[in-house]
Amino acid sequence: MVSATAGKEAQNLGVRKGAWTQEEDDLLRKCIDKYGEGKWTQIPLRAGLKRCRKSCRLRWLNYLRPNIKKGEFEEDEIDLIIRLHKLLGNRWSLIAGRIPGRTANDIKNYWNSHMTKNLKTSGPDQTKTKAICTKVIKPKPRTLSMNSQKLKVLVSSTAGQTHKVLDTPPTPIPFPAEEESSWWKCLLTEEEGERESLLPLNNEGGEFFMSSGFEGSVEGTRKEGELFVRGSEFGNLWDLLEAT
DNA sequence: AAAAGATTCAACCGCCTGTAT
DNA sequence: TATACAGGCGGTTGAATCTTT
Repeated sequence: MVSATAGKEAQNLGVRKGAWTQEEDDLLRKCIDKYGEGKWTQIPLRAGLKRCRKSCRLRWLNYLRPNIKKGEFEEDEIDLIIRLHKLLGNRWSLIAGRIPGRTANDIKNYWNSHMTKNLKTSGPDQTKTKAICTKVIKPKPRTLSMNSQKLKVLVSSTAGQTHKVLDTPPTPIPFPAEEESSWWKCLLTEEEGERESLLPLNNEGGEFFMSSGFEGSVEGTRKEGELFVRGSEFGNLWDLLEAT
């Protein structure tokens, strides 16, 4: 399977690279205001930009999109990043999805410049200990439609335990907003009683994560195309968080 | 004041996966 | 079923900026 890479795209005649100008930003913003996000291949043409689709997408997501928060990370944001990183590893987009206004790139940059430095300065012994204690759940989050064959394979491959094969559309299970917020409150406060609540997975893109080594069970959907896993059946996820 | 080193962060790259044909 | 295309992701790079000597 051959995919068109940004590099190959950039080889196209007249495709610009490097820093964006104010004029380009304006063109991109106007275009997305008019046509909406998505259809990134059409965006450069519609906007009159000599940029590849990926460059446009990245510029929008990381810089031009409204409600993007700039400046210093606040203490609670840093705390959340640390916790989520322990939980998810370098799944920056998943982490960013839970920190309003912050982009995956921002968080990744912050982590690479601040947190890795802290790990180094904390001394070899501590990092060694951490490496042993921290058991990062590193699933492969992917956006899967309910029709995806892969989804069936993934779920059935771990069957024999508590998993179900979703041959038929699962019954939607209501997922009240307050449950989600309490889950996040729980993540910050680590209140014992809250941990049996539902564990939401990326509430924006209908994305869920799961891997073959992931001991959760698919219970249903929040709405069509959105799956989640019950926190209580998440293995010892919370124990992992606490252990660090 | 200037050079060297360190840090930050926007942007690029290559890869993976889903979807359409 | 095979192929091409599109969307998305994490890792990496390099220029700009800041700090130290």
